[in-house]
Amino acid sequence: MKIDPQKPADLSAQIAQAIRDAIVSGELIVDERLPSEAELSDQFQVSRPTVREALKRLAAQSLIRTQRGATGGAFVNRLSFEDAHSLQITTSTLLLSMNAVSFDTACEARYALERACAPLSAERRTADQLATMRAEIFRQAQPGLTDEAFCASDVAFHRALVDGAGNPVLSYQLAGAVEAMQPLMNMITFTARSREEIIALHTRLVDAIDAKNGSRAEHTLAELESYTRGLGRDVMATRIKATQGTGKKNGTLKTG
Amino acid sequence: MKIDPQKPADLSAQIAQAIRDAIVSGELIVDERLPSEAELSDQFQVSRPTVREALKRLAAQSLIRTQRGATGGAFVNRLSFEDAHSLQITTSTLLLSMNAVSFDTACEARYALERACAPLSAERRTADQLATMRAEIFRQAQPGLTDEAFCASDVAFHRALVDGAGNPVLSYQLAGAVEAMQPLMNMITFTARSREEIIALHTRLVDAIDAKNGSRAEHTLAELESYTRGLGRDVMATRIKATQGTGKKNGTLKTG
DNA sequence: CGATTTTATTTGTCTGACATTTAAAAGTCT
DNA sequence: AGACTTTTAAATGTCAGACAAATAAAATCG
Repeated sequence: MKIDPQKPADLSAQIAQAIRDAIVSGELIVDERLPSEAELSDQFQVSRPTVREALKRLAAQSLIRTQRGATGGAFVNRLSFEDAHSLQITTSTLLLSMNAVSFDTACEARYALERACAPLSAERRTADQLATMRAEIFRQAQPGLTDEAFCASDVAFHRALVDGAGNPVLSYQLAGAVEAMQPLMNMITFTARSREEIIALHTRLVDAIDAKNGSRAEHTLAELESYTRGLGRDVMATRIKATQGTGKKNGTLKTG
Repeated sequence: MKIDPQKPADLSAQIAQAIRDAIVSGELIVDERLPSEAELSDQFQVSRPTVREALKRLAAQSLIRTQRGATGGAFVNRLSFEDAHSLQITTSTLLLSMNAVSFDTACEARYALERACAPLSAERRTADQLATMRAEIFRQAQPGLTDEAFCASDVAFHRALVDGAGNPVLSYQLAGAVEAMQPLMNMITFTARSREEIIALHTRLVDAIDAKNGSRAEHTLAELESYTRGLGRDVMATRIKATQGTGKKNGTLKTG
């Protein structure tokens, strides 16, 4: 674990990278304790604040955890699916909100991924997951639900669908993509009519999953995608009409 | 932007979260300059090193960038697909290496995701992407290629396939999943026979994509998945036999 | 007016110190 | 001897003040 002393700037970044590499390469294993900050300062020939900045960088990625006290220190953290999941959500959410990604593009990606796990979900879903899906459909049918609450329930529904595949790697990837879409979905106004339609499609979807009919589930998802993208287009058209001549921006909902 | 002064520990984490929230909520927009470290120290009533630790946490997630000099400071960074992609790769790689994820599970997830974008890729792939795929197949056929080089080419091949979908969100998600699998793939010894088989499947795959035949591409991917998972099982069986009674570990390649 | 120098601002780094937490070691009492 | 209490040492968390380096704007000079 060495750093280049010739490049004076960004020492903390270099140190963080050196430690990161040591973790990735297996030189440092899970739950192993790193040298104390004082020892690291000596090793890298930098001051303790610099070492601390490096450690905070790693902590931000859940690569290490710190513990105070006599036997404390920084330990290599076992990256859990939960940690990875929440990291991915913040990343994906920001990516979508800061890069003129059209609703259409994000939607296409989301449903493409989701269709991928529909057959697996149809095959393996548990009774519990089916119950969750039906419960969310019931919630979506409640009158007086805000658009945000409707979308949140939508996310929970799809989350259960994804988890049904029984593949944690898939769940981690997909749940991130689905949840990151929520802010974009929240910008859509769901009329009573469109909610009815979505609920009907959700019902057909869970019925297909229940019946272990993967291809029907996939097909229903395709319909749901098409309908959702249509809604997005309508909302966009309305916004463009409403803002014509006013010079107002469309928020983060981009055309294209 | 406030922090809770009652919780004395982890001030830097609290400050980082406060700034992160301000960015996510849109209170701070892209390329906007944050207050200087001195000003932030005043605002949050903490010392400058504490503020700096918070900023480094955000820098680790590519949420801000810093610039020295008179007009320097910390700026809200536009998270690029590239940044997000590299963040996801480190996360996914560590997740797979540190959590007894079986080769089989990871493989299933990868091919499920990849199948999702095969139809889109068949429809939209550019001539350039087709050329890249064929070039990688050619490389894979070279004799004397190490397993690592073979796998790297495999990744490049699938990367081109994914990019063919012409959906940057999908590319970002998929490329992360595919690249994160590489360390696991590297543990497989590819015999001349298995390379031949994989190359044949790759060729059929690119032919299908070339012919804009999405369902055939999807089907070929399913065959590739089945073959790859079979290889993984064989390698595992061999390892178990080889290590029986010796007490040796199987590396990160887990059964089940 | 153009080129150069100065200056002010800001991040990057260092030193040294103190506070807080925590577990182990030492001590004390029964 | 054993259980409880106190002390101590080690580690992170935080602070204050300082200097170095980079950088662009302002001031100066030819």
